[in-house]
Order: sequence, then structure tokens, then C-alpha cells
Amino acid sequence: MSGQFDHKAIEAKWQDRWERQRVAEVDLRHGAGKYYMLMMFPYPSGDRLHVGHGRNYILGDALYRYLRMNGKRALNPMGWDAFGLPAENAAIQRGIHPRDWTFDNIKVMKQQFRRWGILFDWSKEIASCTPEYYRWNQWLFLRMLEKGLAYKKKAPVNWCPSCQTVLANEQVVDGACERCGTPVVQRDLEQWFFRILGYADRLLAGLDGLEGWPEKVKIMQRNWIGRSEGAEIQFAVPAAGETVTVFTTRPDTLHGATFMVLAPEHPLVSKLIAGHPEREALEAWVEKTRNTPRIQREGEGMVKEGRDTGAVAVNPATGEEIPIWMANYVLPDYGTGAIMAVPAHDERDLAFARQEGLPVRLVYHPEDEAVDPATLAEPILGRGVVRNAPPFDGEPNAPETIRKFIAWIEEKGFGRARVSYRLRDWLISRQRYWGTPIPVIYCESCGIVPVPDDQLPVELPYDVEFTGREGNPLSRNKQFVETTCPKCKKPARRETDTMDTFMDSSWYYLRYLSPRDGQRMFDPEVANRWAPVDQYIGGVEHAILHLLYARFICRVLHDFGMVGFEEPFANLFNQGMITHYSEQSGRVEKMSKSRGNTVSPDELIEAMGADTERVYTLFIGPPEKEAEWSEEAVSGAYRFLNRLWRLAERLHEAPPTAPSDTDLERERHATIQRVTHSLQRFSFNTAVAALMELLNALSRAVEEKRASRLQCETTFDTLVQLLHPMAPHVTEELWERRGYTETLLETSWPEYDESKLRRERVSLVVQVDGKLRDRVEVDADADEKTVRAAVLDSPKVQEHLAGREVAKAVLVPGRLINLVTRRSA
RNA sequence: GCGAAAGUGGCGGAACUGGUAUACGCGCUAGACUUAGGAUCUAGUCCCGAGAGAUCGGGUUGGGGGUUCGAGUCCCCCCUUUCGCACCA
Repeated sequence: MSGQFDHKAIEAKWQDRWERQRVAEVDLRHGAGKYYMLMMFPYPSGDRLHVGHGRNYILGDALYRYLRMNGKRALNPMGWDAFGLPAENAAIQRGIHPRDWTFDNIKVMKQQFRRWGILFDWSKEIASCTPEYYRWNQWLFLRMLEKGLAYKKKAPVNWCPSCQTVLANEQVVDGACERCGTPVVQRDLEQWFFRILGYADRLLAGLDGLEGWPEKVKIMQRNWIGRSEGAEIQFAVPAAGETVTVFTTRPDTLHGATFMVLAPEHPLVSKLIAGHPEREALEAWVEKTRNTPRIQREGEGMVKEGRDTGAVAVNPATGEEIPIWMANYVLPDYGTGAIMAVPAHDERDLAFARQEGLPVRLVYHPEDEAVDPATLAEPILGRGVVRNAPPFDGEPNAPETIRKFIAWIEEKGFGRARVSYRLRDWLISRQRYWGTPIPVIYCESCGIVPVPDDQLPVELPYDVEFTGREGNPLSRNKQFVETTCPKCKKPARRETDTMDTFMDSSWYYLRYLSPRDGQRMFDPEVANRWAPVDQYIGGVEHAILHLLYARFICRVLHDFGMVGFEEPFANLFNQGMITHYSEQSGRVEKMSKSRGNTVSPDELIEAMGADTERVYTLFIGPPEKEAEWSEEAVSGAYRFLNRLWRLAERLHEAPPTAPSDTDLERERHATIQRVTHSLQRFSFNTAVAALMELLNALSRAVEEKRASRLQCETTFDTLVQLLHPMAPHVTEELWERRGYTETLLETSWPEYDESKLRRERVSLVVQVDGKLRDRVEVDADADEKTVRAAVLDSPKVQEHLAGREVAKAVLVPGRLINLVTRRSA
């Protein structure tokens, strides 16, 4: 065991000290100035792999320690996103109560964080499954209900007829129940929604100001919101005495609408097919299509299928009667659930028209080519000029024409301009036990009655039965369900739906700031001082749902006057996954138990220490990219730390005086600069590389006795300081052994001196016609004349200039000179 | 299909605003110390060619073209991979 440091003893010592002294604890009431707040809200899954290799926590901790050493007031809180489906599954499968399961897991995960040496401010710890937390979910829900931001409507859910329960999308595998294999059907249930659509434009506009967010995430959110401008147009259905409204982004193609297609869910469908001779067959088809799970219906490679309703509508532009069809490719909850089909100018409509033998009519005609609508193979998109649409004949296929058409449609009273979104309102109801109970009561005489604020929280009963069948366990708990109406005091029934856990994670960053406040959700004054969050570190998997919901709730709180900002997270960093080779598949994949390609952090920490794991995790590659774990490569980090440790014991070998310390001193300053810049750019891998280089240079200096002992010691101390965010345990130990009494975390980040970075003489690269030919030693600030003179003396340059003369010279001071030649006259 | 990112040694990767491509690490090779080592240390390691040798010449950042004194970096075309969305009218 020679030459290796005792990482276990050192880790135990410092982890204990950090915990005892509660070094991460922050007083939130304190002072003014710039604050930094980092964020984490992991789901305690009981599967260690959920903590994974802790790349995000290690990144966060390194950043936190760096900020602390820079004298920044930083808060690094930790809480638990504790509600969720896996806890309930564990209860069903293993008979453990979700609450016990969750708190057991939290204990294990806390232990893991300790082993990594991560400093969290545990005085701010929260868990979303506690009544102290979720009562504010309920409180906010009631405020949103008052403002009409929460509402109830029917919506389809995945229903397993055998288990008699609602399934989440993940529980539906190939259209069947994950547990019993029974085909899943769609069922309409009354569900609670948040009106996020009303905020769509603000959420969209806000993205432009989020400079600290990855472009990728912003694009994903923009696509998810999916705003499109167009028009809604009314088509009369004379036989039924009704009108059908369609939404289209291409109202300019109205003249080419040769049929209409309704979603099978469209409210008019049953009326339209009522008189049809094959009514029963049509109804069966509608039923079948509606029961296809949404994931499947919208899934890849879905074949278009449709039926003629037999009814007709009138195209308002042409006055022609066009058939009304219904088809699976029209979605019930986008636009109006009905479209005008323009096969000549829409790929999907053309495919359907060809399949069903429906007519095609062109609005836009390509100018230099004759097109026969009967044989048109591809829709005409973005080209051609209008023909056969009298008011606009000759107009080009361009946005300007669309605007003219909309104005015309409005003038004629056919319809009006409209914006449509891909985003749907946020469905927050879950028919499950392990979540925040939705605080409303159903009364036979008063209807839906909100639970009064003074009766909050509506607590989740502990005593429930988990069968995995017959719906929500909550609804079978009589004590919970049976209550009295707050208004009329008559017997009433509680809502048994619970809230989506994204509600919990939409405002937890504010609760960190008032974790024990029993009077209010959070303290607005503290919130406005500490929030928005300065740096959020998390995986891309939250790019749309969580991060969009949190932005929405932040705006709601803003509109309620509770916070002064609309964006909750100023800077967002997405770390990449850690992957590993899997024996099972023979490929490199994301680590997971089922793939059998996991590497246990505990084993590694046992063998080589937490600092090794941390340094390797940071060194493995750019943190935003995914990285493949390599057992072999870890030893590089281990060797590095051991070499550092041994160097401490050899520092005294450096001579008391040396001819010149400038080289080592320059390296020291250069490294401070490089590491500082690297950390600011989240480039931890290059920071570690720079520190390895400094260690190499220092080892050599000591070995060869090229620098004074004082300079070597100073350099060593700087190295240890700069390395502290990455390898906190060893560095604290080395620092203490160097005789310092204040801890590294209390020291201030080393500063570099610009003037110390400069060299007097530099080795200048000499190029002839852009090719490297030689190097010359010159004064750093030498002018072109001097350099040119020095360069022309070089035999190598002479050789390459043979028969040529210098036409021009380009000097980049301190770096290179390029001689451009031409043939001698 | 649409959108985005990325292609650099045997491998992970470095190169901030165009200026010595391959830093740092892994692996590999040789040697040292060892009873032994998968411990540690030293030297070497992009490719091709010449040379006993230090060295010298040529080539190289997915492919092709362009701008520039100079391109991994900027512009255009193509190829490949990964990710996101995917009948959103």
C-alpha cells in the first residue's frame, strides 16, 4: 500500500466535520447583494441508479464550492420530489406503504450524497409528500380555481377493464395493460385541468429572453407550444341544419377544399350518421377508433383510415357541396377537431383522397408546367399562382396571399383569423393515491365546493389498501371520502383524484426559501431576493414538461402578486448521461439495472475513494455531452490524486533558493487563469487537465531542483486550492497538513496576475507560405522589422526561400510570422 | 418527413475571438524497482517515407468545393451518427 493515501480515513474525517459544522447552512434573511441558488429535486426511487453516477450533483457541488471560495453567498438546498407512481407500484408489488418506501429511500440517498462529499443545506430540506408541503399545492389550486385557471372537463384516459383502473401512458405497452395484458380502452372521465393555454403566448415570448438556457431546450419548448396562425372557417351542413367550423393555416386554399374530415370524436358525428343506411357499422368503426389508445393512434406508421358519413357540407368559397368524412388522422383536440381537406396542397389530404378516390382541385397552378389534378402525385406546396379563385387569381403562393385571403374571408363572413396551439391544457388529475389530494368536495345540492382554506391541508390518509385493482385506493377509504359539505353541512363526498407531481416540482424552489413557514406558501420578500434560481442543473428529460409547467406556475404566482419575476430559472445546464457497455446487448447504453450494465458508485468509492470518483466524473468529457464510463480510465484520476499526495511529502526536497522562479510562477498564474475560465464555462474536464499539467510541471521542478522551495510550496498550495471543488476531501486534508488553520472552503479563490503571464522572450513560429518551417527566439514585443531580420538568418528558412523572394510578411506578435513568397524575378 | 447538435489518434477528448492540430488522461511499447504484481517510476507513442542517430520530407481534423497570408474553427454542397418532434390541418 505504499504511496497511496488513506482515502477512507480522510473522507470519514471531513464528511463528519462538514456535517457537524453544517458548513452549507445559509441564513436567508441576511443582507443584500448578488445571490446564487442552485437546485436539485430528485425523485427518491429506491433504485440507486436513480442517483446514477451523480454527475449533476457532483457538478453542482463543484460549482457550489467554487462560488463559496469566490465569496459568493450561495444556497445549495436539497429536497425530495417524493410523490409518484413508482412508490405506489412498490406498494402493490412488495406490500410496502408508499410513504415508508419513500422515506427509506430518502435515507439511503442522503447517505449517498454524504459519501460523495456533497454539501447540501439540509436546514432547507423539504419533501413534497409531507402535509406541510402539499397543503400549499392545495392552497394554490384553490386560488387558481377562483380565477378560472383550474377547471373540470371530460377527457379520455387509458382504462384497463380487468384491473378496473386508470393507467398512465407508461403502463400501456402495445395497447395492453402492462400488468395483466388486457387490451386498454379509452374512457372519458371528468378531470381537472390548468388553463396553461391562456399563457401560451407569454410562455413563448419569455423564451426569447432566456439567454442562460440551452438553445435546444428553448426550441423544444417552442415546438411543444406549437403556435400556428391561420383561420377558422364555417361550413354549412344544410341537411342537419348545422355548421362545422374547421381550423386551417392555409385559408388561401379554401377553393381547393373538396371534402371535409371530422375526428371520430367530433360532437356532430353521431348526428351526421344517424340516418345512414349502414349506421351500425359506422358506429362500430367510430367506437373502435376512439378506443385505440392515443399513443398508438398518434404513433409511428399509423395507417390512415376513414369512413364517409354520407352527409355533405357547402364550401363557402365555391358554393359546392363536398362530402363529409371522418378519419383517424384528424385529432379531436387540435384546432376544432375538423378539417377542410385540400388534397392539391396538403400531403396528408392528398394521400387520403387517393386512397378513397376523392376529387382533387388545384388553387395554385405551377406556371410553366401543366398539371392534371387526376394524376397529381405530390401536393403543390410553396409554389404556383392562384387560378380559379376569382378574387385572387394571379397571386403567388406566399404569406402575403394568405393574409389577403383571411381579410376576404372575414369580410365575407365565412370565418375569422385564429391562432391555434399544439399545447393542450395541463391535465393535473391522477386517479391515484400517492399524490396531493385535490381539495374539493362534491355536494348533491351545492355541486363542486372548494375546501375552505382553514380546513387545509386535506391530508392523505395513511391507512389504505393497495390492490392494483378497482381504481384509486383513496376512493375505497370511507373515512376520507365521506365528509360534509362546507356550505350546507349535508353529507358530501371528497374528490379522490390527486394532483400530477409536476405541480410539486413547479414551485419547490420557492419553498426552499421558507421551508418551515406554516402561514404561507413562501415569503415573497425572501423569494424576490433569492429567486429566480441562478443555476439549475438537470437532465434534458425535463426540457418540456417540468420546465414548462414551472414557467407557467411562476407566471401565475407573478399575476397573483406573489413574486416579482416571470421566469423561475435564469440559467439552465443540461448534463449528459453516463453510459456504459452492456454485455447483454453488446452495445454502449444508458446505465440501468435492466440492462445489467451498471457500475456501483459504492464499490468505486470503497476502492479508490469519493474524490477519485468525482474527479473522474468531471474529467470524463464535456459535462453537457453523454459520456461512456470506463473502469480502466478511472485509474487515471486515482493516480493523479496519489501523485499529488506524494508530492506533498517531497516538497522539502526543493532547494531553498534557485536561479529563477519565473517559469513555475508563470505556470501557476496561467493555471489559475485557465481553471477559473474553465469553471465559469462549466468546462470541468479542461480544468482538471490544466491541474494535471500544473502537477506535472511542479513535480518536475521539485525533481530537478529548478525552483525554490517557497515557490514550489506556493504553487502546491494554489494547486490544492484550485482542485478543491473537484476533490474536496484530499485537498482539505493536504491543506491542513500544510499547516493552515482555516479550511480550504474558507479561503478565497486564487487570483492571477496578468503581468505574470507574459514572457520576455517567446519562441515564434516561422511559416513560409503558411507551412511551419522553423521557430525563432525573439523579444515578446519585437516589431516586424526585427523579427524579419531574425527570421531571414535561419538556415531552414533560407532553404525554403531558395529561388524565391518574400512578397509579404504577416506578423502575429508573440505567436508567428508568415512569409509569403513569389518566384524571384 | 421536420427541427437541432455533432463527426479530430487504438479510445475519452483538447484547441477561448481563424494563427505551432492531437493538450490532459486511458491504452499500448520498452526499461527501472520488485519474490511477484493489475503498485510505483522513467522514456516513447497521429499516419507514411528516409536515416544508426539526433533529425529531415510529405500527409492528416467525415468527403468535396470556396473565402483568407493562414481554416478543425468562417461560407456552400454532400455523407454519417445521435437527439427531439412526428398525420398538429
